[in-house]
Amino acid sequence: MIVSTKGRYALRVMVYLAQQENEAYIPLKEIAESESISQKYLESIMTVLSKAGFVDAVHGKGGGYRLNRQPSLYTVGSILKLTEGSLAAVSCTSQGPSACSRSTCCQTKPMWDKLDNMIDQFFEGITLADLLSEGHL
Amino acid sequence: MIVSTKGRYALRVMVYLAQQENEAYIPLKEIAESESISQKYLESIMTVLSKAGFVDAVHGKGGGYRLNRQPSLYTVGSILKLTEGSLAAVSCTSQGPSACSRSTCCQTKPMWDKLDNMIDQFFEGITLADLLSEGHL
DNA sequence: ATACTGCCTATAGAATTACTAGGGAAATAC
DNA sequence: GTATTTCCCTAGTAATTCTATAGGCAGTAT
Repeated sequence: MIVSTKGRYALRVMVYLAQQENEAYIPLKEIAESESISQKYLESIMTVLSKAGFVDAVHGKGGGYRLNRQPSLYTVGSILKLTEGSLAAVSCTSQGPSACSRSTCCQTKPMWDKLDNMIDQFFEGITLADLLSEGHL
Repeated sequence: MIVSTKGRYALRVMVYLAQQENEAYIPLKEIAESESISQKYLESIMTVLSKAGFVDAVHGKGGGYRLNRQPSLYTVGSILKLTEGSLAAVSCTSQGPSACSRSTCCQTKPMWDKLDNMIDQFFEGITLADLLSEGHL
């Protein structure tokens, strides 16, 4: 599993917000119920999206969340990287102190690198606007 | 992480076996030491490869494992699917009783399906022979 | 003041991962 | 036949990650 519920929920929420016609703020409770996601769990996800500046958040009555850009300006990759932390398909491609000691001689490493690139390009090539339109694939 | 150590180890072992020039059987101990893999852990992996008919196994002195086909006849996909069980990037694409109840209306589902297909084609398009040659990418 | 909303920290059950332990069974060498 | 070498099988387990849950604090509108 390369994308956990956290990233998948985040994506669904962003699509939900992108579908709102006016610029009203949508309370978390409404999103959670519409998307059948645990309210408390969703809180932690929305906080991440908010702190990263992906959505605007307003406290108090009449408050909630809304997008602050056009749907076409959010790539799926940016949302998933934010909520998942990383989209690496295998740990082999990580660098730094935790890097695999065999990376320089491993005959499978180039394949993992290529896979990572392919997945990254896939997600960066899709925006929320693409997900909204019916036949985007 | 879409591929765990189990699948990655299996792949490295198969590459190691593919590099053997004669048709001798290679004992598990040698493979484990050469590839720096825990002997006991590797046992469980080799048993899977053996039971699936990917390698021939012989008991006793002079025994061990060896491939029973040409490297070009093993796709990376077949090895990973065997040892990992599945290469699904997300749980959304699974069918049957555990299927997601929103799959028919979910706006992100087509994307996950496309991703699964892309990953499958990627792995099915690479064989052990490709991994052996230097500039295979 | 009250009701409503997001924000923050901490905790916890379930599942998965990555091994580890200990024997048993087959093949070979002597 | 006995010892040695090797693969095969069943359990268990520590660590990590996933998927939430609990409870209070802080900001906003009426």
